Amino acid sequence: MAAKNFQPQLERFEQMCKSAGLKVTHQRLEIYRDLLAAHDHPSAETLYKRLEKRLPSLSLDTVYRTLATFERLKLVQRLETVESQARYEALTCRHHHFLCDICGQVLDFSWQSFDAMQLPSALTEIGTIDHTAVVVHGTCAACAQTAQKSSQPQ
Amino acid sequence: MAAKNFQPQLERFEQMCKSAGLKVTHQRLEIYRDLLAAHDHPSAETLYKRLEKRLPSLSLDTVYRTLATFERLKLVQRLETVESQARYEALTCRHHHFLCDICGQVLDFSWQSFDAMQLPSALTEIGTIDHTAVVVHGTCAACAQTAQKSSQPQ
DNA sequence: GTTGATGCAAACGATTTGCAACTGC
DNA sequence: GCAGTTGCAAATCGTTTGCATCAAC
Repeated sequence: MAAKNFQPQLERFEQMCKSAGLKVTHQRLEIYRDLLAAHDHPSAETLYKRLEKRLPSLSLDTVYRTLATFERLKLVQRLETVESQARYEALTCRHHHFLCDICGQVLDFSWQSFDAMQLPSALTEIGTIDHTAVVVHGTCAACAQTAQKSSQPQ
Repeated sequence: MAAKNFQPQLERFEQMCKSAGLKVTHQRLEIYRDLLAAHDHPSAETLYKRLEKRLPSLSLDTVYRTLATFERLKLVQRLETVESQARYEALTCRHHHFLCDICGQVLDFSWQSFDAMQLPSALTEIGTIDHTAVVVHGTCAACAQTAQKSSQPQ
């Protein structure tokens, strides 16, 4: 895949940083750019490994700190998984997550009829709602195929 | 609340342990009993603190190991949150989770019309589905009230 | 120039592990 | 009695923090 041009998103990013009183540093820009291009919901460590080629002086803690800052600004979202490593994605359009219980991969899917649904009335008694996510667990097509092969030799 | 009698669940638990070739130890029984009675989705540490009164010799690692074992047997479920501490619940009837972003509390709610819904067709291409959960983020009633009070003095 | 951001190293908290002693079956 | 389980301590892993240096504004 060729390097996409994320000019409009990056300009919006700079605006948001400035209006939040944050400096637009090289590191922040590159981390955000990488997250925009990534489709695999990387962890801090994964992002760090990718970026250190481009930014040799980058440190892992900067990645952690930057992701925490972005989360506070609602520029990125930390995913709900049961893994010990946190995973992130740039906030784009509404979608939900499929988690493969075998390989740990996270895949996005959209579900308009869910998004249009009304939340149960019991929820309004519980509290005020900020956002709602669907998480589907299962086995991704690739892992299912591998499992089938190994259980049926020849 | 008086100590409920979880006899039927505990008998089923013993059956499941035995059929899985696991010994029904005092520790396992007590951890499972506590989780049946708990409605606050405790972490390993929380369970440990509660149990050490009844089981003074219990160690925290046994709690961790036991929860991992129970998860493998699908007796308990680890919740999807973005917290660093994992939280658990005994698997009972179908429900979903409301997470308070202020106090971290997890509350259960049921949503029959969601449970009856058909999953989007795009998902069948992604993989085979094991289970589906809805996670709602927001502010619980108690925290909302506190926030309102402190922002409107007197 | 000032203020906030970074890199480093050290600290931290949650969880896991190796191993010897123990206990259900 | 044996295999699986526990408790202890030490190790590990992801993440956070204190502090001096550095870079954006």
